[in-house]
Amino acid sequence: PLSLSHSNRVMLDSVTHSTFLPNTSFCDPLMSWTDLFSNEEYYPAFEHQTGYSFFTDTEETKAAIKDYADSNCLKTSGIKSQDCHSHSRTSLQSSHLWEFVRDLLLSPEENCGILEWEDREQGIFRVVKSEALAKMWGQRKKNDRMTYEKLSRALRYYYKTGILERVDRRLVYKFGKNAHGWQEDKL
DNA sequence: CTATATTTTCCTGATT
DNA sequence: AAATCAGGAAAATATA
Repeated sequence: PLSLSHSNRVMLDSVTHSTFLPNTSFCDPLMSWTDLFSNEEYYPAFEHQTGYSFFTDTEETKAAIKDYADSNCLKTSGIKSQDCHSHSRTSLQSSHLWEFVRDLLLSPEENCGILEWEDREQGIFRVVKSEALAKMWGQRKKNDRMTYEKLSRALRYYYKTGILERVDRRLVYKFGKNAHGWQEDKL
């Protein structure tokens, strides 16, 4: 799975000289956390390090690490701090963008704080990490050029079809009449 | 191959 | 200033 754009990977590689697997994703939407941890092949090499102290301490480096960590649902405090459970696994195989967003919203372990309910009853949600969302969507579509700008254009088209309704707050969307499968009781 | 739906890409301009 | 929002236009992709 591709988890970084080319430019980001170049930036990271130029800065780390580390031995972690370049193509490893820690929050692969197609793979659960249990899979990740039970499979040594996907167990990241730098996980065994005590943090990121082997990186140099420039602002650029920090930004690169943050970007990488965000896109992979990691915190600099360590992967183990993530409270990721293996239950209610969803594969996030949804073919359409709105279904992908919906399923991400419905699966906390893959979500990792990228999306957040604003009003569960009304189906209002907020995009917390726009870049990470775009990367995940790009990963799903095997398109490393995906950006939030382009993703949001696609979301805006949903206003016409009633899949989404407009909410006049930045990064906030609402499921419309033609969106299904997001309601709590209807699960 | 045709047609349609769903993005993706790009763009200009407005808003926060 | 940098992100985000609004849509138009057109290319790309997938599927029936």
